[in-house]
Amino acid sequence: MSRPTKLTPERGDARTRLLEVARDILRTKGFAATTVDALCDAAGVTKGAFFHHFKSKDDLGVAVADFWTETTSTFFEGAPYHTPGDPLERVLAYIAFRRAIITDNIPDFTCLVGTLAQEVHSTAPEIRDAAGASIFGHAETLEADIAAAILARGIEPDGWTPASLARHFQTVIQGGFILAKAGNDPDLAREALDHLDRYVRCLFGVHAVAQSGVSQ
Amino acid sequence: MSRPTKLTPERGDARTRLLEVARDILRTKGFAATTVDALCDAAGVTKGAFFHHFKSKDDLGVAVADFWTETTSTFFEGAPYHTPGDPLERVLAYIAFRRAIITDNIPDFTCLVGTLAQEVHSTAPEIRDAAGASIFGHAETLEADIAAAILARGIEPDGWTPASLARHFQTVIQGGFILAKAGNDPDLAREALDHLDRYVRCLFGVHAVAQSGVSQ
DNA sequence: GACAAAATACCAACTGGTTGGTATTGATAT
DNA sequence: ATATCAATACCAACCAGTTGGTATTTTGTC
Repeated sequence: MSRPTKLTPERGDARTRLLEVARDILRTKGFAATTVDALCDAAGVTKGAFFHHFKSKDDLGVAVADFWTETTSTFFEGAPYHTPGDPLERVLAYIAFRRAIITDNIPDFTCLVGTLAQEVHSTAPEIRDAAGASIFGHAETLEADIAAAILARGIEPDGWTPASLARHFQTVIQGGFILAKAGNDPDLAREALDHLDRYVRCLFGVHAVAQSGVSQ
Repeated sequence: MSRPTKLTPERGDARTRLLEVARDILRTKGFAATTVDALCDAAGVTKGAFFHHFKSKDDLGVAVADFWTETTSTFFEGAPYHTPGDPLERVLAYIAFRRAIITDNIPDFTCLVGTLAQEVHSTAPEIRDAAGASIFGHAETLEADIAAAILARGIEPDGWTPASLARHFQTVIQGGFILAKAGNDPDLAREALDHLDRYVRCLFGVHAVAQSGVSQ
């Protein structure tokens, strides 16, 4: 109930709690369908606290997109797909990792900023831009490994670049989330990543090892 | 103003006008952010007329998804990508056609049912299912050409099927729309289709002809 | 084919609850 | 002390949906 005092520091401050519940609720219900009151109730704070930390609901939208950028950056930096010595293996390990973190509950693995960008692209440009920066910033973290893989494998990309392929990874991931939601079936997101894996192997001229696909 | 009398039949009846404006406004602003009053104003009808034709706002959501299914089915049936005699050429022509209908204004070419499914997937299952039926129904229209292309080219798909590849087309299209919205740049949707074209040629072992890509 | 009855299509005004946002007051840390 | 942070109480605008009614079209009957 109370404030971020030294008596209850484990709860975190009101701002952080609001960002955490916003991340979870917005991912499920979307931005417009989520009320400020609902966020305050879930975070255990009052509206006074909300509008102390955020000057408007849109301002929270920008803040939660930035919050997503920070937390996912940390998450992916610590993920195991960076360990292989061979750059193409790292690229393929990224795809496998994205596939592995898909769970049964759709809101648990889908992307907040993809949802936000889709919903507010023409009504709240500031939120859209914060969401876009998150997506494209994450895509950029893949470019170095792709570029290194091109060199290591000695291939000559015809009509594509590390940057465009990195963006295409996000395209397939986001599109997979849409189909998973539309079909209410997480396997559709896994299937998308299986095709992406096949595409990358195709581009680099390597064959797939035994894989547990869900394609039918 | 008036009603669907024989005096002013050209306006269409109130229900059709509401579905048309809903299609356009929902694609831009999303479902929750669009009010019934806004739809009525745009259609030139009153709220009484709205709730005469639709028992609730959600009911309109289902109806507009079905309306989208009908109009896009007609549109794609009449599209020129069916004309090539070779099935793989028809498949590639579909991708080229999807690329060609991308315009400068994002809401003009993005997908209503993809947007709807993403936004209401866990709050309005009936709308989500109507949107899902639209997406997966459209995907199914591609399966026959893909299957025929497999036979005609004598390839042996390893880990994929006509159905899964048809779904992947929709994945890439929907993902391209998300990136186009997030980056506020239609070229990102074109770039996604360029990668899809390359993937299909890779699967069928054919080389790309000179292409006007936007990848950088 | 005339005419009443029923069904359909539509409208203007209204309602009760909800919305994002504010004003004021009180608590805590330094 | 005083700046920061948060609780309470509140508001005007807006929301989906309802009411009670009128105009038009269709249907049934003779």
